[in-house]
Amino acid sequence: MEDVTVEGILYAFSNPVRIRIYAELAVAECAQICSAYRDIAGVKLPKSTLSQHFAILRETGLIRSERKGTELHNETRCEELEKRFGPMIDSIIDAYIAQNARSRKVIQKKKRK
Amino acid sequence: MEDVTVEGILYAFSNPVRIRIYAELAVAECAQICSAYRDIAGVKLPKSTLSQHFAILRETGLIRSERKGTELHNETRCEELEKRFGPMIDSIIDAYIAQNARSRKVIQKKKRK
DNA sequence: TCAAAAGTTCTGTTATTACGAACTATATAC
DNA sequence: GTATATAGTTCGTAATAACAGAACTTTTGA
Repeated sequence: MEDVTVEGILYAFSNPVRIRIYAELAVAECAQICSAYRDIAGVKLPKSTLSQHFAILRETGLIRSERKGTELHNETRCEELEKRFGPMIDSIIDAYIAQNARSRKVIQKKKRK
Repeated sequence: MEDVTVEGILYAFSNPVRIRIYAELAVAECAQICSAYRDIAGVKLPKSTLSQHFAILRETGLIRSERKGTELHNETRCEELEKRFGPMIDSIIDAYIAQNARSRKVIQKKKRK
């Protein structure tokens, strides 16, 4: 938690899949990759891709993962994060949820001009 | 401002140079690229690189740029942004400033094993 | 011990980033 | 007008990182 940085967190959240995963974890408190493909906001993603997204969230310090049998259970580190970064993460997720309430659109890759 | 997204903003801020520029703009309300090289938190950057960072901040919707003679004057779009995203951006910049108050270290490229 | 399910690592391809060089735009001097 | 200087953008390319299929590892349960 010492070398968790603001920039690192923002980078992790800058990916549509990762912020969605975190937002789901923030509500569900537990989720796993499951099976070969999993649906994240209307997009089926291969487990290798999801594995890497979870790894980035983990390395960034946003989530904690624990092995339960063959599965991996994930949860946010929200208490520590709030202690360290104040209301930042909550306000990000709030804005993200509000945004998706306005426009019900599917995750898509970023495209710049 | 319609197609400004949470992910887009977080992506823009995930770069150490860009979040620093925005944080400076949030205080100074005006800054320009200036001369060939400019010092951003202890790193000299070529103007081409800075130009692109400013362009990303602009395209993301975080800043507004106006030509004043040969110079470009930049300022944050904080009022509109706060209306749209609530306390998100302020809490990010607050956390960023607090982080840099704790550890006085120079901007460095992200390295992930 | 074999098979199945859950994840991770490896690998080639594709897309992004960084920065020097070349280019554009504005202002001031001659 | 032409020249020159300053501010900033675009282009080209080499280094970096992301994506996803294939192969591998780990745990469980028959």
